[in-house]
Amino acid sequence: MNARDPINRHSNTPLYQQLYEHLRHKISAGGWRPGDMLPTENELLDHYQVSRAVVRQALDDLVSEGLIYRQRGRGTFVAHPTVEQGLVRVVSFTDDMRQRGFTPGTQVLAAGLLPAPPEIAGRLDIAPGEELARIERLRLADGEPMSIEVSHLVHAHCPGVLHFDFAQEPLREILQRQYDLRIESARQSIRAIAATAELAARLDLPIASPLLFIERVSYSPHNLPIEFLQVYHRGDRYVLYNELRG
Amino acid sequence: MNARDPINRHSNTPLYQQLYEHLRHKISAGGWRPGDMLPTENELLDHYQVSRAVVRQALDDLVSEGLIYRQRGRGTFVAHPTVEQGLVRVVSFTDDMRQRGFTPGTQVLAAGLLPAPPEIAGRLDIAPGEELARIERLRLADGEPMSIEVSHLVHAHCPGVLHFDFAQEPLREILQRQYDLRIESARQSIRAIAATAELAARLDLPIASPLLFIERVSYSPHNLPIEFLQVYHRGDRYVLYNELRG
DNA sequence: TAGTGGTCTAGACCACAAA
DNA sequence: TTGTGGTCTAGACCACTAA
Repeated sequence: MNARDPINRHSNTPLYQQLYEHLRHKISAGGWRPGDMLPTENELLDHYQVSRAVVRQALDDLVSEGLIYRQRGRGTFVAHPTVEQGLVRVVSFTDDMRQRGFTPGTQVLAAGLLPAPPEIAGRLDIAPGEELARIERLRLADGEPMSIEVSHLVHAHCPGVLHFDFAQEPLREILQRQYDLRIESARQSIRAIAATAELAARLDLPIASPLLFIERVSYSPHNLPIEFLQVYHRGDRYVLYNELRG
Repeated sequence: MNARDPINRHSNTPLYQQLYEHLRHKISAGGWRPGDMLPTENELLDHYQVSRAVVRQALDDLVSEGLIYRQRGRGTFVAHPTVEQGLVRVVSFTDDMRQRGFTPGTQVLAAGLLPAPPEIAGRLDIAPGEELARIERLRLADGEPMSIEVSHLVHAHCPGVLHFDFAQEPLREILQRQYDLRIESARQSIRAIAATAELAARLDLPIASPLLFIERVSYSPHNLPIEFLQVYHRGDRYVLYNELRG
């Protein structure tokens, strides 16, 4: 074991998680390129001196994340970036649109503080009336309206957040850098609704046009609710993709 | 091994998948209720005479699907149905509705053979004009229309499939038992559309009501396209849930 | 035929919860 | 202290791919 060895057997972190982090970093840092073959499982267990179960557990996590794929008899390969990550990972609108081949844009429609209404307080596990920061943004793709996002943040966790410019910098980066708030997980619901007059006008659609409506609660690593997000996507422009197991 | 033993060691299906199917069915059929503790891992491996790795692989799949959760030192429990995922596994309408607390029902609206139109042929990787079995079903929840499913099967893979009764038996079970066709993976798209006059009438909705529209191609273990499915869910009754990582 | 990932076995020790 | 799930080892045989 030396400084270059990424596997520390005296750490509290399980070996497979250490290996997962190590491989993930090597992939995202460009050490391996999409389509490249990873070392075989035997090479990995030799190199890191762990059992095959550890190697496979680490690779399983990378597979379920869509970063790599396996082919029996051939090997394990770095995946080509796809469009389907919107249903597995929390992805910023900017990255999402770039992957879809659009130029993203943002207009802040409204931003302010308000006391939490009971429905939202319940989702965020706070008392009704606690202070929320509400940010309403219009999202553009190639200059055309694509979605409206209404974000509700627990203000106590990010006081003064409204002073930042949400048109310029992703909200998630502001939360991470300024408030050390990281989104570890999120739960969301997806349904089809009809556009109200107000939504239709802002999205440049006829009244009652179908919208893909997503409500999402995001949680910190300690399972503390951070944000309640409502997104209204134009039904004629926005499509979700994903892959299922049988 | 006897007729009641759900684990068949001579089957091509891996043991952990057989165990997964068995446990999943027991949960969705109500054999265990939300909050109930499942047998411990040791009890399961004793009872089914498999190794612990097999038991854990089956349980892992149920966990990632949100059907069960584990607590170290306490046990493994059936999840409460607030945590639903139609976005990870291909799930039968019947199981899906039961998990949501509805009584499922099915009416076959139409069934017949037709030459594949070019759009569908492309999705199924066959030549335009090849024979397709088309099955159109109305899905009911507590007796009320919930969804319309239009299924297109490559008839060469399941000749005579139209002779079976799709109102009584899940299509997937017919394919598995009669044709040894297993769905291993699937890719789908999700969008919001407005109901046409015909869809609206069948779903008992006003014209142009918002629908959640899902198109799915299902693949065999050899990555052979088996089925092209179109599902129209009532926007006011059907909601997808899932969990994301940060 | 050689090498890959897929599945499976039979153990072991650990951290944690409950009695 | 007992029993749970979490992690890990060191093997084994299989199905599949490619040479």
